[in-house]
Amino acid sequence: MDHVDSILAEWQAERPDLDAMPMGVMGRLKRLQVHLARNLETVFARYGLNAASFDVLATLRRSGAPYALSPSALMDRTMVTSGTMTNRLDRLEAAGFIARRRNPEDGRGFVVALTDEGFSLIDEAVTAHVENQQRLIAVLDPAERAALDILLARWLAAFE
Amino acid sequence: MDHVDSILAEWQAERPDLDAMPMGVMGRLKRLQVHLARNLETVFARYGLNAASFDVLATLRRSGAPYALSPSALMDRTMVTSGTMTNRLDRLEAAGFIARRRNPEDGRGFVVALTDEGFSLIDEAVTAHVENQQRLIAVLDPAERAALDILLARWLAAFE
DNA sequence: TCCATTTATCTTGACGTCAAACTATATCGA
DNA sequence: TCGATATAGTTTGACGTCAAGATAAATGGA
Repeated sequence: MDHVDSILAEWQAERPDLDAMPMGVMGRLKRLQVHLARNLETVFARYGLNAASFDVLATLRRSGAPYALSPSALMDRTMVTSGTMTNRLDRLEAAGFIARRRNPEDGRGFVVALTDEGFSLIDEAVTAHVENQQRLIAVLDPAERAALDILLARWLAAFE
Repeated sequence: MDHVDSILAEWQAERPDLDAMPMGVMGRLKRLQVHLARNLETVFARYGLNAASFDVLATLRRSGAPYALSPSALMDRTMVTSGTMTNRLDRLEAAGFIARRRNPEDGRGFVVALTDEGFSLIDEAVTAHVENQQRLIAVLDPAERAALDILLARWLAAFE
């Protein structure tokens, strides 16, 4: 009887006409995501980052040399709007982790690149981040992790 | 090869020392949650609500008659801080969906109750919400839903 | 060539959230 | 009884996010 079970029991008592199954799955998904996000943030904070800034730096890092993408490409890869990306880039640029240059091939656009400092930072941070993720997922055994990954992938495929 | 697989392939190329498994599971969980949240918001919006206000009204509704809880009790049940709850209650009160009364048994506290209008609204909204959830989870068959629910519950138990 | 349309990005305004500080009231122990 | 401490909520300030609108440059067709 966890917290979500309590919620379902309350609905069952008050609104027995509702099918509680989807509420259970989505409620657990949501709460789990909140817990995970809060735990991940503690590692980001050790590097002066948060989930938003880590997301951008990691996207640039894994894109490979020369560690540079347009704001549009970053938006596509991170599920945020243009205004959100502008704000993220403003802060990362002020912190010295990225540089914006005009795109010589398209006067409307920019190229966002990791600075040397940004590269070093994200390379360290991602190592600590993955260790943290391993710690957080350790409560599931390998078979459970694999089964969960497959189910999430199947559901996610409906959206992407 | 979905979006998360592409991310893992990039990391494998750039940082083969990192174990990508936790990144895959958590990446899928995060992206799925974003997609689900955005889809759920569209139904909330039909009732003049968002996830935050729906959350509060639904918590009061399922608590049963007299559909009233203290701000502290609402905070415990919704995973938000006191400042966030104050803000949510301010807006819901201004909209006429809840009423704040002083708690006669504790001069520090309040009792937050659904108004008649708030009750009618959330009772309608939750019906539409569950239908929407059923639509969103329909891509998984019953066995998959059950398996996913068990895995999420196991993982969630590590935090709660 | 030129204008209409599209695309890339930034700006603006409204919210939601949190952490930390603050106010008021309750409780506990000497 | 009283002062120290705990608890209930609110306020404040800083961010992050989005939708919608604005700006500037590219593109496509007459």
